[in-house]
Amino acid sequence: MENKKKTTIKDIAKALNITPSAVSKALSDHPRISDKTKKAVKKAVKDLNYQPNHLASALRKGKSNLVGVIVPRANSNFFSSVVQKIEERLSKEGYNVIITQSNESFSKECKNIESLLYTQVDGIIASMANETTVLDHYETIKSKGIPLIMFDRGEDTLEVDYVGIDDYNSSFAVVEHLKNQGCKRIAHIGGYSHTRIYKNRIIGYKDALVAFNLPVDDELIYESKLKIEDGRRIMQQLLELPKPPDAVFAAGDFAALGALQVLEENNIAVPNDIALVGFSNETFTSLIKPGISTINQRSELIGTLAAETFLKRVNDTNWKPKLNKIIVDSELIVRDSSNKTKFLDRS
Amino acid sequence: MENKKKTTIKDIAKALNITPSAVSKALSDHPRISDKTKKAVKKAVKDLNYQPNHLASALRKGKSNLVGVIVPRANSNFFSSVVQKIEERLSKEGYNVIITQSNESFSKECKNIESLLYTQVDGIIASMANETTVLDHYETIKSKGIPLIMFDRGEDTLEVDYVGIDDYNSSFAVVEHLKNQGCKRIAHIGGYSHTRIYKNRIIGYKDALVAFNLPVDDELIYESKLKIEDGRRIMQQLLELPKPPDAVFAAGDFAALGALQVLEENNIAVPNDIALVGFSNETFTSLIKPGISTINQRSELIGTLAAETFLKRVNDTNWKPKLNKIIVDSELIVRDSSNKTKFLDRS
DNA sequence: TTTCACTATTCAAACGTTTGAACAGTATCT
DNA sequence: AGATACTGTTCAAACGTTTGAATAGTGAAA
Repeated sequence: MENKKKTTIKDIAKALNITPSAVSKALSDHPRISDKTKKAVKKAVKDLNYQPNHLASALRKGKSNLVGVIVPRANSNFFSSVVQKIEERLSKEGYNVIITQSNESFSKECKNIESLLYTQVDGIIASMANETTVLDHYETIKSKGIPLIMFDRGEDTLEVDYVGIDDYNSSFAVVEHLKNQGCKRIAHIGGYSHTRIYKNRIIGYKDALVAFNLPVDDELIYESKLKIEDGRRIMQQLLELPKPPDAVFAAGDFAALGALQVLEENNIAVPNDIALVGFSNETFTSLIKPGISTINQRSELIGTLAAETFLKRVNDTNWKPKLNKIIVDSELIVRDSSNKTKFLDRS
Repeated sequence: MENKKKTTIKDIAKALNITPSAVSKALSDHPRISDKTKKAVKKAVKDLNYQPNHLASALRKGKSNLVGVIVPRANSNFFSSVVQKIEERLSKEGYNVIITQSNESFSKECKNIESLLYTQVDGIIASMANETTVLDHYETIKSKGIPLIMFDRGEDTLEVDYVGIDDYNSSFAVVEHLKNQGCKRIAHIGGYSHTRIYKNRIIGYKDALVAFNLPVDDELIYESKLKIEDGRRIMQQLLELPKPPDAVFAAGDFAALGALQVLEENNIAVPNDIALVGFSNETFTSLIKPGISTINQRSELIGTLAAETFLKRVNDTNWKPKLNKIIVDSELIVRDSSNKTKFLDRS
């Protein structure tokens, strides 16, 4: 019933009494093929329900037109929006995008890379899992001469293209904002400093404190996985200090949310007693009350730029991977969790 | 420098002075190949940095071991968790998963299917875009004899495997819960009724009203895209009624959130004046105050079952697509937005 | 009429792997 | 010694497409 055997270019050739190569050339609009033949082929394609076989053409051409994307998780405003833009841009150029998730796991990330290479992708656009410290699997990609573009979470030592915001400056801007709100003791819930971006956020935070003559106090600085529970736990510890902070800057929105929950449970006024800022502009930060101030990482722009960087690399035949950082400006979004002035006005 | 030409099975053969077929058989652990040869091949694979070419093997074997997944959007608790489980299950069986997003757009969905077919996937697991009413592109999949599994959003007329919850019963349960909370005038913010699941939610709602002797009032029933703005707009309209409802059941959490915002802005007590229930258990429903009661759609289970259904189909050589609905039980999660008893107890 | 240029097509090999059949060599049984 | 069975390997074709070179056919220029 359903045509068990799939129609191939040969079937079309047979039907039209021409050779497979003529069909192939007609399909790719070769100038030497007559319009008559092209029309006939187009018709036969419809009639016979022909579906080109990507496997065969990719094998022959040595180019799969597939691009692999690795994200730590798709379930995030930032990553899903980056991915969407990558796909939007690349599909315009005839590429298909394979999205894989590492779920923040190192071994999953390795497996993803392995299967993407096996699938013969023409390039890989990736953001590292939190767990990842060893970079051998990324080196493998490079060693095969396949373009590798990192975004958001990448390491300089990889020496490849990178697209992201300036974490140092973003962090600095947050502290500056909190200082302007009159905060004097600013705590930091950071990510693990083995990751470049979190390290930079910590340094930006510290440098800003120094720049604004605020105390750098190690008991106000924590490293964590930045999950809700981490935010809760650390906030509790901060509240137990003899001198608690008057502001908390978390390097991730979920940690900020955990902190907010603890603050509310302890009836501490936000932002007036303790102001709060997160990082990443997750959807929920604008949905809850009070809204959480945060950093917009410009996911759309990052996605588009990552895609365009890949296109540049793949089209440059004699290109060698080297460190090339594209830094886009981030944006501080001030919401109620750190907007003291608004609340002062009202009272 | 970087081995420009990729190592193939032939290179290994040459290095070991055996034939390519011996190498191929050694790699696939063929019983007729001696252990000595197998060991030598394994060593050469490492030494020469050999990477199997999926394109070639898939072409020859007529099986790509690729499965396409189409979701309306990855940026959602439900879909990303379904996808994660599908991947988890299928990767155990040696399949790679290609995730694509339709962004709720009909034309994007068509393009996704086209490129998945072109990539020669062995099967497609999909959830329909909101916009989709015509099903020709899905019929194309069937006509090629490729297993198609729908989940959550599917239509019976497609006559394929389907995995999802019972929307009718879920909806019924919500109304029953609201009745038990003492609500008498229950409004419904529904999705578009051309979609099976939303239609069923509407019918379940109406039938429950009848079953519990509550009025079915058309001015309390709306259809929409279920976005935040829709929830806001409709809630405003409901409040302007001469007799506003004492409960609102939205067929989506984002619409419920919009409604909640309007209620708070109008200082209407939730749940006591108006109780509120959503649908889907989006992350934020548990993060905001008050938490929004909602339906847990059992995303993990649905993902696993969809994957397993695919495996069953792909391994059954003479299988013909037919309607086969796998319905899993949903779970009503009662949070503060509809838990009157809790608030009565306290007062 | 030969030569040249052009057009439309065919030829044949290639991409890298898999696989059943064929084959040679050795061991086992009668 | 001959038949039989088993082991380990090679042979050759195939999967569906692409592509440069070759070829045939037409018309025009010399």
